[in-house]
Amino acid sequence: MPELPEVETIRRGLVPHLQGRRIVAVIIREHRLRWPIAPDFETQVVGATIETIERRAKYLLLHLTHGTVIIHLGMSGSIRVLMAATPPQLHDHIDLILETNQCLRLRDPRRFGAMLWHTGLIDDHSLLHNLGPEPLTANFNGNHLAVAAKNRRVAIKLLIMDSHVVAGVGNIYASESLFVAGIHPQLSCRDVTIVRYNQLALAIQQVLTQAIAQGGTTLRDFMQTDGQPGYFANSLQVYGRANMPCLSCGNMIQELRIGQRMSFFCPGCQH
DNA sequence: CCGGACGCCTGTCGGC
DNA sequence: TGCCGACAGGCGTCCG
Repeated sequence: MPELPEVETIRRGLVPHLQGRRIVAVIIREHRLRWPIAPDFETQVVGATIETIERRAKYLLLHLTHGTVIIHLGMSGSIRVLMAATPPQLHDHIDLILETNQCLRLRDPRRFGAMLWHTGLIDDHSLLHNLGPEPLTANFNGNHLAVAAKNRRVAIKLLIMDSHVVAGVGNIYASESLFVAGIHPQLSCRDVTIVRYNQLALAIQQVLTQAIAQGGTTLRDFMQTDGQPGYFANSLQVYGRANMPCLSCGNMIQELRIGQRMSFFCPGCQH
């Protein structure tokens, strides 16, 4: 479900509830997520204090005193902060109960998400070790994309969705960024000029920044931690708008399957 | 190394 | 109304 802006929105919503709080208990109702919950997870986490809450790509990182809880929401995961006594509902798999009698509750119907325990440097974790740069930092730019495209010929949309190239760009924001940059999603990455890579990097940054400012995109069930939807859905230019007129030129938005994922683009604006 | 396909799961929606 | 297939915001793994 969530891409970078949604995870960042969740992170910001969690900070005031979690930062500096001690975890006093853990309830695991379902161990079978993308990877099984580690047998010693509860032992490691109970009694520890959440010092900082960070995001890397689409991973949420709860930094405890002596290790890190790595959370990934997969396609259908969601997190809420509730009173610990709130009765769990279907697919509410894990509670981290805080000293405040609140709990961080993970729900994930499809169980593509994960909650992992890691000690040591976070970049040493195998899931994070080979990630590309954060798109909203200075070391991400058009030149980085151009270098990553060397010796590759995949569709440009797949290149920017590759987390080893740039972290956190998923299906929605890939389509939206390519629209802003005026690039056809199926264009081979080897045929994108450096000028256009610069435009694309800026487009990715612009789209993600605006999406974060609007609290992410709610298509069906994404909720901010306060229960509010994200409002960027109102700003989508192409995603989910097949056979509707382009808001810029009036041509009909088209959809196309690229790498098993639906892609949306404007044939008038993107080449 | 690269690119493409697959599988992991449940819920929802559209068509018949 | 019910059934069935297609599809969904991700991503590691496997194969050629």
